Amino acid sequence: MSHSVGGVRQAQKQKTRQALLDAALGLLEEQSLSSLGLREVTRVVGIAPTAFYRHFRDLGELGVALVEEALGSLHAMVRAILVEQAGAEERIDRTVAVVERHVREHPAHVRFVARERHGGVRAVRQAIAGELARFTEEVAEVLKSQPVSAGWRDEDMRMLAELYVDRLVTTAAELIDAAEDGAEGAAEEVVSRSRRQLRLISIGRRHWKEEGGEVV
Amino acid sequence: MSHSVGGVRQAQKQKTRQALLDAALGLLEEQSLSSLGLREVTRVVGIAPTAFYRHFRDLGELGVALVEEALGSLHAMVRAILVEQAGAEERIDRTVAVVERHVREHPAHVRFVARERHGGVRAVRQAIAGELARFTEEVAEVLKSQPVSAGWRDEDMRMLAELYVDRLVTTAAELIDAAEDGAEGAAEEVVSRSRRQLRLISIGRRHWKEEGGEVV
DNA sequence: GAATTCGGAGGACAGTTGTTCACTGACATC
DNA sequence: GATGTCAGTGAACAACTGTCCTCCGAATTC
Repeated sequence: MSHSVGGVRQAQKQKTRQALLDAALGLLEEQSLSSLGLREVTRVVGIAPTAFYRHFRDLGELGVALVEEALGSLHAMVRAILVEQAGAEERIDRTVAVVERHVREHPAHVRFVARERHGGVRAVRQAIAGELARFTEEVAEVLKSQPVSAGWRDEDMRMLAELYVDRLVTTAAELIDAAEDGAEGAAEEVVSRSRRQLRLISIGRRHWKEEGGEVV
Repeated sequence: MSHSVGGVRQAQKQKTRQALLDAALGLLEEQSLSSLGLREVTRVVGIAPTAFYRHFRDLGELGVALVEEALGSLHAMVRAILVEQAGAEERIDRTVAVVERHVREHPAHVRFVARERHGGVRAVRQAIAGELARFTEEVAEVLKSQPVSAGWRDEDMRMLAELYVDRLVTTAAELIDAAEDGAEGAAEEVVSRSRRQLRLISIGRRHWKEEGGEVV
């Protein structure tokens, strides 16, 4: 597979494409996508403004690419944890720990998603919503296969999954805020609170059938 | 109180100030604050660009004013409902109904808060965070006074309040999205799901002391 | 009724923006 | 080794931005 297609050509293109994504992500730490300038990005990369069009039609398209980069890898991670055979308590701890680590390693990606989830660019909003919906569906399936979920309606399964996913996304956003506020124990407090919240949801889940399921 | 101070002068100023806020809110339906232009706003109002400075130092200051306008009235509303003596089921229904109505009556305000909560302007982010924190604290106090909360630590009280408040904010944001997507039964589905989620949290709350409280 | 305050107008400034077009030159294909 | 593809260039375009300054005139104050 040495003479596939292209070669040096495509590799170089991919490289500056990635440089554009990285530069944009950096600039987006202090502004939102709808105020980001095309020239601003190319200036950081060190290429002519017009070269941008070789890679993206506009900044919205770049934004969608960033969404995939930010959310694509997350699926496998959380899925791997949830599928483990372990007590509820341990699963919660490990999930929160993964979120914490993810925020520490990719803060710019997390901030980007939090910011543009309800941001000013429709295409990006929809991309995030779609990715998060897929994610929620995956979580719902895993939860469904657990013994505790016997007798649950698919509809209720999804509302529970959304509850979990939303909590994780919110926790990630709070960790970002805590980090930039510089308050000392802020991050630890967020983590502790998030764990207790997940625990409360887990308790509600176990007692759902007794008192919640029938009333609809 | 006829000759208070100013008179026609101050009234007129207040009027164009409000016009600026309204115009900005309108423009912000399709973009975010950090990309909003000062001239853009004054053009809609019909005044000279420089007149803007008579009311706000910059758009960030206008944004903070919008936050107060959007979130200020909300406190009393939800507080009034929570304080009612009624079954958990009924309180949930009425709370969700209030949120639903609020979104229908002030969609632009809701969208603004959702968008700028993690948006690109620090001062506005902080204003929203502060307002939401005050709100959460109020909810926590009301919840604390209910019989079910006997023996709860203040810390846990706050994490529960945050769980509730976050759920309401998320529901509001989802209702906005549902409305603009134009899908037929989307809004009803969001409301139904939100009710069940609040119910599950409420169930978890009732069983918290038995299994959650001791493990810390 | 004269003096003052102050919301707003209007011109001008230097910078910036997205997009167009014809172009170059290194790589890829045959 | 000639031919074509195509990532990146650079000049030029009209449109726009935030801010400075001077001025006007009506509401306020004394």
